[in-house]
Amino acid sequence: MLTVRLDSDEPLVDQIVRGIRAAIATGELQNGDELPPVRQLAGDLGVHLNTVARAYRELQATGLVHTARGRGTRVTATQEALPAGDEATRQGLLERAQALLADAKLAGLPRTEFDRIWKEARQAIWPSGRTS
Amino acid sequence: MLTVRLDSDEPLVDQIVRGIRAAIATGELQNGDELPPVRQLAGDLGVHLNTVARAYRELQATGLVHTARGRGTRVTATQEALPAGDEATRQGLLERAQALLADAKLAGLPRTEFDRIWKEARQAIWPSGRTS
DNA sequence: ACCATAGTATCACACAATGGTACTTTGTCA
DNA sequence: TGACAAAGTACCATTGTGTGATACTATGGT
Repeated sequence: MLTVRLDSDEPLVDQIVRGIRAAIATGELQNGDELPPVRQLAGDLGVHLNTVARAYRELQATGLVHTARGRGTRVTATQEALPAGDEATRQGLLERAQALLADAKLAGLPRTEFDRIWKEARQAIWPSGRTS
Repeated sequence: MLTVRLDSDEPLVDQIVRGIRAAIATGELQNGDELPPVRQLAGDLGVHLNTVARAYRELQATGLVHTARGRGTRVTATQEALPAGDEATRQGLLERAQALLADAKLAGLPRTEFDRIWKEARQAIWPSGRTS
């Protein structure tokens, strides 16, 4: 379902959260779908069950999933009841976009090369767009 | 020149590095330009001089600037001698792109709204593109 | 009732991020 | 040529974060 890189500088919890968020955004995980139990996912990923539990709690705090003791964790909201992106959100996204582009450029990646990557990512999340 | 947010979850050093990388990528900082002394920039940003010094060292480690005791720090390479983006780099960029898009979508931001942000960011880094 | 299943709570440890303070190198000017 | 200012460096202390170990509690089936 998803993978984590132990040697990454990104914390394991964040990697898991990011993966699940992406899965929800792409529709791979639908409203009502059940997430694997913390122990199972932890075993699959090779991390401690606490790490997965923390990721689940973080997702719950943002309202993306609902979790209950003894009954598991499942996706609650996908597109509904989303907070309309406020100014802080937009500012953060802009900065991340700039950082992403700056890193691509400074990594020596040609524009066209990066556009291909961008298009692929965008297609996964917002399948409609053509130009990206 | 640049700003940092003390309440951000992104480390101060990383914010500074990111800001300077972006400035180089946009051409705002050119080859040979001198960066402000660590004490001055630290004062301007409201952080400790060590924090700026670490950012400078990190930039030097990637070859973007050259720094020497008693003589200051200046930009050494902008587009030249860049490591041609390898597969790991591309994979990392793809994941970050997906995460960015996923967050935008889950934040409730409409496609068109995000596209505007994206276009703005891209224009700053790679001024040529129109469609982004 | 009992037991398996699923999430939770508490503690411990390691490491990263930041700041305090003192130091070394370089250049300039009297 | 000695002193001083300017600029980066080193080392240490403190605090917070990420991860794991272990034990606990809630739920539901049989």
